[in-house]
Amino acid sequence: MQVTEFSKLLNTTPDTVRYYTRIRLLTPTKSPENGYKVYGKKDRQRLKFILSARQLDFSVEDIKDILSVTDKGHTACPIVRELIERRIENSEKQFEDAITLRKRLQAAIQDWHNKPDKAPTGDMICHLIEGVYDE
Amino acid sequence: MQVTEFSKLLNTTPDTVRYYTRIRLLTPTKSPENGYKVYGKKDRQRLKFILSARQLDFSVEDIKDILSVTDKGHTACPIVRELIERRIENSEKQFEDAITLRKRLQAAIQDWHNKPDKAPTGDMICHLIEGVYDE
DNA sequence: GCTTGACCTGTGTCTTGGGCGCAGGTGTAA
DNA sequence: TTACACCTGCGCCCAAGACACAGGTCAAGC
Repeated sequence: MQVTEFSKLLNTTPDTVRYYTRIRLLTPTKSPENGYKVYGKKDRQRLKFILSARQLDFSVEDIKDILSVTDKGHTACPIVRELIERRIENSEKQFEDAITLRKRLQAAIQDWHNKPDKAPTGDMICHLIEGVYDE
Repeated sequence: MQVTEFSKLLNTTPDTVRYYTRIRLLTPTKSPENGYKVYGKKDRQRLKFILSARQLDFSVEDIKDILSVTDKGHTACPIVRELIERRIENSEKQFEDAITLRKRLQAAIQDWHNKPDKAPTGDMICHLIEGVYDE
């Protein structure tokens, strides 16, 4: 199976597959007649794993680590568990960041309703924005 | 004032200031005696604006657009308002993404409590992760 | 005057996770 | 045969800085 068909199989893009291949997460064979990469069943399994992990927001680097452990026949679950815990903290932070951003935007909108447009003065480039930053 | 002192003034890093300088958002003068960049009051004002806008998650490219308008003496508020509206939609999406991620992680954790570690089989690289992806 | 070491500078390269463009190969219909 | 669509690998590009590096500067100590 070549790259495009293979990528569609798991609902992703050829570029993504090529990227994972480039960094050796996938190891297709080379067709001897045209040099095209040929993906097989093992690659399919790996790709599915990679895409799952990406959905949990694991970095590609982390995924590389996991796969290098399982490739040696060991279970990766201990390191996965640790990664998940870190992911959770991190996601909590992202979550709060999202909330903070939303608040800031809403505050900006409020301001916007209270103030008219103004040409920039020496002191203020745009009063809608300036003042958000805490120095 | 040179770059490090200047960056501390607004509680950011020299690298950040250098970056903004490189892309010409800041336009320091050059000290004739040592070639060092010299930042003044105008730069300070601009930097404050840039950092404020970044906190609202505006892209540097957007900020560039805004500043190029105000540099011509016009008010940028109309375009800022439009940007803010787009930002709001986008932030709503980020927000939902954060929630989705959190759910997925929690589901993974649940699974983890139910299942023991297992060495990878031909079918499963790590049962904690696989199965997250919807094909 | 000389040297040492800490700190500062600009410039160039690296990062993440692919996206995109290119030149050339392949396949099929007319 | 030609035309055209589609496919391939490869290499460069993005954002927003972080980091490494070679060289400059400045005060302290001899």
